[in-house]
Amino acid sequence: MSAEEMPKQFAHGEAEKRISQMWETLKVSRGTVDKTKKPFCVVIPPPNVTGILHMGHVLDNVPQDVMTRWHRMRGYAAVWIPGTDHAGIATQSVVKRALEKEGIKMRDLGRDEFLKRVWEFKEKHGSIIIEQLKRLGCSCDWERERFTMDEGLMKAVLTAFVQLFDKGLIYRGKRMVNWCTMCMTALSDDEVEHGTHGSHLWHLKYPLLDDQGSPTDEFLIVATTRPETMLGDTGVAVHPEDPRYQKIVGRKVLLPIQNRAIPVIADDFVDRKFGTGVVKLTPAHDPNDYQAALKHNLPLETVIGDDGKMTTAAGSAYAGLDRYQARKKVVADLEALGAMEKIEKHSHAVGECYRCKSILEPKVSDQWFVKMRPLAEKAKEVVTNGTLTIVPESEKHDYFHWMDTIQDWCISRQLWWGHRIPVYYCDSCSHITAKVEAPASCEKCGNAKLRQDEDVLDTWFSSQLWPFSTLGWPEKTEELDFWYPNNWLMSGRDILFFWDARMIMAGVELLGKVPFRTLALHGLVRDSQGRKLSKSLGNSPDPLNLFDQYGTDAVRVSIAMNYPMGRQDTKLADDIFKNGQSLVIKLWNATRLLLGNLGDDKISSDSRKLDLSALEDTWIISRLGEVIRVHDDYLNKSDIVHAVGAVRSFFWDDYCDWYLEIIKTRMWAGGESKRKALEVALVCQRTILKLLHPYMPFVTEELWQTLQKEGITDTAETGDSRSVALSSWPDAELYRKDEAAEAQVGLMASIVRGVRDVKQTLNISLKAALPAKLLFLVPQAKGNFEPVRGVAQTIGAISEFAEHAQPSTPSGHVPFKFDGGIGYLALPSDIDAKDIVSKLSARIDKLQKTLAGIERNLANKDFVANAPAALVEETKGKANEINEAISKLDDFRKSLQ
RNA sequence: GGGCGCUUAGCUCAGUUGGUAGAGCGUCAGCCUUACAAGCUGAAUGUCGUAGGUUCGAUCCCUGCAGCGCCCACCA
Repeated sequence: MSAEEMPKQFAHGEAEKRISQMWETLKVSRGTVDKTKKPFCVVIPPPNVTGILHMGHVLDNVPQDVMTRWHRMRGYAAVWIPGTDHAGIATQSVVKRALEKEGIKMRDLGRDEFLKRVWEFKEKHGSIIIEQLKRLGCSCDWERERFTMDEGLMKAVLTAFVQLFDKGLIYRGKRMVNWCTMCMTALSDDEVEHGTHGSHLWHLKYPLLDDQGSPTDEFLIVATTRPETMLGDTGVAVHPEDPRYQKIVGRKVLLPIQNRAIPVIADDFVDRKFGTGVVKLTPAHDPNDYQAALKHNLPLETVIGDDGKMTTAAGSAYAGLDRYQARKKVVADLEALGAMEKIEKHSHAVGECYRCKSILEPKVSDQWFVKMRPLAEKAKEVVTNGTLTIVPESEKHDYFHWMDTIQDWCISRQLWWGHRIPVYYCDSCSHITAKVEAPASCEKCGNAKLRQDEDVLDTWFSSQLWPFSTLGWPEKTEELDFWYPNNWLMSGRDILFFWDARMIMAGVELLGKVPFRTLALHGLVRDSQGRKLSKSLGNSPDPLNLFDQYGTDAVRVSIAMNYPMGRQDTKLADDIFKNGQSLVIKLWNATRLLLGNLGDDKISSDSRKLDLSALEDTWIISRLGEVIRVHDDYLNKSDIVHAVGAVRSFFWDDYCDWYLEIIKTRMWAGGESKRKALEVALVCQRTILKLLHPYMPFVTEELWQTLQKEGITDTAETGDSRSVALSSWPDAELYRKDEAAEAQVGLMASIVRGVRDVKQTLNISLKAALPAKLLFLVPQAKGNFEPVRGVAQTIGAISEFAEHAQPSTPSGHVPFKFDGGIGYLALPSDIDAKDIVSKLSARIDKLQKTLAGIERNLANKDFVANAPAALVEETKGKANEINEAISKLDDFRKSLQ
């Protein structure tokens, strides 16, 4: 092939589509149970079924695809299971809003009709995110796509509920829960976000009543952040040992506006130092007050309704008002009554809904709970004993803390979209049954009229089953047997508690085994100013636009190279994608160079039997083996940044900058030397494509196909060569490490850099071939030089090398330093070198600074006495070399003046 | 309020048995060298947040402090 035949650029737009289709035809990402292979299974964090691709998905899924492709190539029976989440609250409110735009109210439609509409919506939008994940190049097994509300998963969810119920781990209870007045449902504690709000502390005056129940001149002053709740006060509390108030415990105060007598009680939950030391008690609307009311038998007065509007119990003047309007009115009314002592500025944390961000209302209601303590103990144990590894390890701390302070999990939601709780009430005998299949009649009294619980389960209740429900649980499938536990799970640290921790609890409890061996957590991406990416800020780039602009490979590899692993978050600098883009281009062009020089040759190599008589071949093969080892070590630790970085720097620095440059003369010369060079180069090229394939699947596939068409093969390969995705992962053992070659090429590079530096400094063309002399200060350097003499001449454009054993600088030569000696480059006769004196001086100054540090160390008797002998020797050698370089440069400078 | 993490070049960040600091981007200079100017070849730039301690030697280990951030938390 000639260079002209290969396109100058990778046309990513067209190629990505074509390659995706090819993968589909070849069933590249199909995972099959194969007991002759080791299993590898990853499940996708299921995106919301109504979602569209955003950077968070890219961040989650790039490493998973890397891991899956890597294992697949390494010969594992790998599967990555995709799917979507019904996302109860989010989806229900999206559909609800869409209907409202049409003037339809959800409650008017009724449950069944509404659910029909949601399913329609799901059918219409559910495939969008899946198609987008395909564009990202995710090699999921699309034939195994699941949905948290499909038939099988529905059964898994109900089975899990019934099993936990039967074990006594699920119970129903009247509790104070977090209520979202917008979403109109209860939420779990984890679904509460705490936001600090600037507000006020209102000090209210409650007149003390005398024995006859008549107001006295005395007041109790209570401080509150929620004055509107005073309408529902049923008591006032002080600390039992507070000398200010001990006398009045047991008396009553008059609740203003409502004109109700309420008791003063004593309880040590009161903080004497906060406010006035008197707390108003609104048991229906505050968790503390609720507890106090239970203890002291105070009644509950519900003044705020489920919709956030005041109830009739709040009084006719307030009923129907929004809670914040009511707050203003209560404050105004209290001021009018003279019952407002003062108003202070005060900021405090307020619970907000993690979905709609509205301020939550505590509400007492009957809800279903999972008893978490026993589950948490087991979940801690599997991490403690190493059955499950958390990466980075620092996250373990948060995990244990969450497990230690865990409260029971409220799993019932007052929604329609979701898994309806499989609990049936018998109205005639009050018996409660939990069954996967709806029972025909009450198992206790035989009554056929059973009533199913109205609520649905928290979305996360179904998500927690994902690692095994997607494999067929509760059925005993061969998939479950083979691929459970999953190997690896990648998720954002923001869902550690929502999802990851609960999967661990569910897996351990229901299957007796951890859901995955390794849990890898990543930080979040932020914009260049450090702000969270969000639609409302408009700072969240649309990945699809990025794919169009840079190519999907460029985006993927840029993300991989900048991955926020083990960090809290990462700033998405505006230009990181150019980084990946240039890697794609470079990779393309390196292949183009080789193919352009191929001519009509059909190069077939065998990695087991390469002719490595040329030093540069030995060297690049040594480096190749090393980079495979290094890459795999990093990826085994889930360190994607260093893994891909190692390959990048091998490819760019070693392979392109040195190796390909060195073999150009051989390629141009033709003959046997050319063929051998191409054999080695193409082995490297194919291996690089493989190494980069998990990160840049499309361009590597395109180049792989191009090489295949040219008949370029490697008989050492064991995989399916129809696709790089199916090819065998390179075996580092085939590429022998050669320390000598690495030292020799290292010396060569050091000499060439020295020569180039001199030429640049003196404005001599880099191509100008000049003679040079070398003074070796270290014996090994002399030995290492001979094998690379020829290459150094070519690459450094040196007409000839001579050894220089004299201590003085030969006239008409410029000295330069290399590792292990001093070189002298002959100057062209026409050079006017006077203007480089200042540059030389700067260089000398710098060397002198370094030398000073080293010599200070050597002058220190303690250093010489205590430091390892080898280090001392090394330091002395270094000092000697630098000293020598300085004196030569200084001689030369003097000769110019 | 409790816990945890971060602070290294202009920017984003690497840097583990402690040995005198690196990458990418950006900047500057020179190159259209028959793969790539989205490239090549060089160069400049750091009291490694601050004050102490341990050590022959500290970006690294220990302590205090400051700034930033995250998680958890019912102080009305």
